[in-house]
Amino acid sequence: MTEKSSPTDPIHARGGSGATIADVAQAAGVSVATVSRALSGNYPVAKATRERIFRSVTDLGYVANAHARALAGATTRTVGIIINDVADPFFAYIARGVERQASAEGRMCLITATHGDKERELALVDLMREQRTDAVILVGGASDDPRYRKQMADRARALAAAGSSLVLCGRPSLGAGVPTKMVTYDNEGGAFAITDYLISQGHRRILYVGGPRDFSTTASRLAGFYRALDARGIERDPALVHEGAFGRGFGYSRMRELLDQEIDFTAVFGANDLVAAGILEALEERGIRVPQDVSVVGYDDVPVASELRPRLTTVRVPLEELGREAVRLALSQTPHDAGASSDNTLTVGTHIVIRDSVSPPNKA
Amino acid sequence: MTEKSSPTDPIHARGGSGATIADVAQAAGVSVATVSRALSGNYPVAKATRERIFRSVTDLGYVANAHARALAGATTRTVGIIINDVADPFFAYIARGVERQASAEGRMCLITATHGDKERELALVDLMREQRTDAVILVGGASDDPRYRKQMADRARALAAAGSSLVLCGRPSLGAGVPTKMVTYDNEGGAFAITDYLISQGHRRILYVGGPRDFSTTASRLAGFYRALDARGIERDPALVHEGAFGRGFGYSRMRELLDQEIDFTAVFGANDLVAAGILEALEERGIRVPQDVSVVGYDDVPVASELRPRLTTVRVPLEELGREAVRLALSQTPHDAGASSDNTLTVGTHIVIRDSVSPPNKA
DNA sequence: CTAGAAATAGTAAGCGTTTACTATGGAGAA
DNA sequence: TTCTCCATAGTAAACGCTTACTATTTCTAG
Repeated sequence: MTEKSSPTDPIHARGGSGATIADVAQAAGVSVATVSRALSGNYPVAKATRERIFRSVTDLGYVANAHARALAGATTRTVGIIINDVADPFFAYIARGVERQASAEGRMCLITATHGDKERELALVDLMREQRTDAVILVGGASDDPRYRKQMADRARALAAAGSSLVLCGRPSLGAGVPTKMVTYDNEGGAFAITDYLISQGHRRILYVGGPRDFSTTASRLAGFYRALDARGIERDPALVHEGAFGRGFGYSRMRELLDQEIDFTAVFGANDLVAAGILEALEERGIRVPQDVSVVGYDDVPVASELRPRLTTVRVPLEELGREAVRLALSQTPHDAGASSDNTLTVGTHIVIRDSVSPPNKA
Repeated sequence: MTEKSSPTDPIHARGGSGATIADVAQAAGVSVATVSRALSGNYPVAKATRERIFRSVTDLGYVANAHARALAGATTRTVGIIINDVADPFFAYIARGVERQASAEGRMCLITATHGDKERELALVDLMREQRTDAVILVGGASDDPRYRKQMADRARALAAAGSSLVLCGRPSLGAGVPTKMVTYDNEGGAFAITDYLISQGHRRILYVGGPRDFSTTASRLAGFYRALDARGIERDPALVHEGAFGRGFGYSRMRELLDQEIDFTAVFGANDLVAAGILEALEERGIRVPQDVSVVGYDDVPVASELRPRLTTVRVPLEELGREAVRLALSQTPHDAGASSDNTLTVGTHIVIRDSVSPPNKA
């Protein structure tokens, strides 16, 4: 098999599977060590030599083998992020923050999705561990199954032992003594604030709809909701809280069911904006006006919230910022949180944004 | 099971940076080769031995080093995808398809974003090449700058030479002879169909707004738009087409400007749904009713289209399917498209979905 | 001039796997 | 009993880079 394609042919000069550093070295008439140095630029190489090397590099279309490089000890320059679903705006915005900050710090970003499967989440952490990522960022609410927590804690330790770190983004701690970093947002506070706003408008019977049961995010939002109720001396009515899921479809179907049951309420708190969108649709379908007949609020302030009509009053969570902070923290040199409350946990604030979906209840 | 770190403590038994296969071999009293075989399961290993090995693996919390594995010749089992922006639903849905199909085929998925920067796009392809991904999927419209095309073609060849492949998703060919695979959707046809629909409703003066100039996607959509006009014998009026960008913000601001100019039109074709959303807002702001006063259509049918009020009539593009097909094609054994028109290019159909944003023009 | 310090290159030892070869111990065949 | 052939297990050579050492020039100062 003759090496036909002209020797100066840009990229496919070498037949095989891409040029290696040895090919470059040979072409430039130097040793591989020199090529390696010229490329990483952390060691003096004569100008003429360097130029010869770079010419060979472009001639051959050489790119370093990242695996060989990683193996040889250099860092992988990659951070991993594990989210529920790439197409869910809540996660997508966090992912965007992570991706941007990572690339600002010269890292690649390995994004994977669990589709809500806990086992898969554990497996993905291992996968990231195999990839030796500089950090793995775990996003979104977590289950509170103890077996699961224990397994995740094991992985956090393994990661820490390998010099990487596990950063929990918007999810609860794995317990004291587990080496993790955390960046969260004030879920409970936001839920409190928006519930309180509803109450201040005169609402007393507020429906809470959505969010998986036994899920940390749901728990915090509900906690804030209850705290606001308690603070104003309004009785908690179990008949008014309806957990389930975070999707738009859930909001729509559950709201329809609730409407059929003729429950007495004047406002609905959607566990997130998507659920609220579904709720709005169910209401619209029945000819119930928002906010005149019923007020509705959501959570997260994803872009769709301001696309809805009426525009949705909701709680703003600085998603992209959250992602950015996660990688900053991950890549910072601060040691892991091994003790009780170190400064390894960072909380970004939330605030309510008032739009058009709330008004005082109809004094029917 | 006591909670103290005994020597047999799961994961952090070894202090350093994670157990290696040699540690496992030692713990199990066998050679590394045997461990490797037991793990990959492609070579007979006595049952007792295998069990001993697996026990050591869990005891030590061992996970293989993916880099060493990749280096030693096994494939990387990773596909790379390059998109504009993780948070843009158009790309997010394609990414979801890619991610799902990849994981269905036992691959990881490396997602990166260009933020619309051509140079960065080129650099990202090289990055993927460094990672030796099994395939790289390049999504979204492309610039038609010849220098850029040449550079991308070089990379396509390099990838092909290395046994990987470049798959172009929703973007035009790099030219005959360049080894790529393609999966596209019928941009021109969808634009034709929806324009024709507008015309059939009686519209004659249709504004086209959005989409970067000199961009393949814009070109195809405009081509379909013009073809529909021509087919019905309606004169093309340059004053009616306004290229620019794909964002919601562009739709909003450009629509405002156009409204100030008091141009004569009865319908607006937004280059995509986001632009249409901006257009809708500008219209609403001026008290112009849709569809009574002006009809509006978009393109892509991202979820927000049905969240808008009125619900947006648009062109449905099977985004997730597109992503899935891209990885199927990428991983299939079919050779690259080296000739003219092979079956290496796959086109998924588009169709218009009629909702509430179009009606016959007001006979004012 | 000459010793010693730069500056510049080369040598070779890993990094953690996979896998082609080789070795060993029985089981069944002759 | 002796020889083959399996089933298993071990050895060691890549894979493509980085980097600690070592070697050779070339300056610079004394």
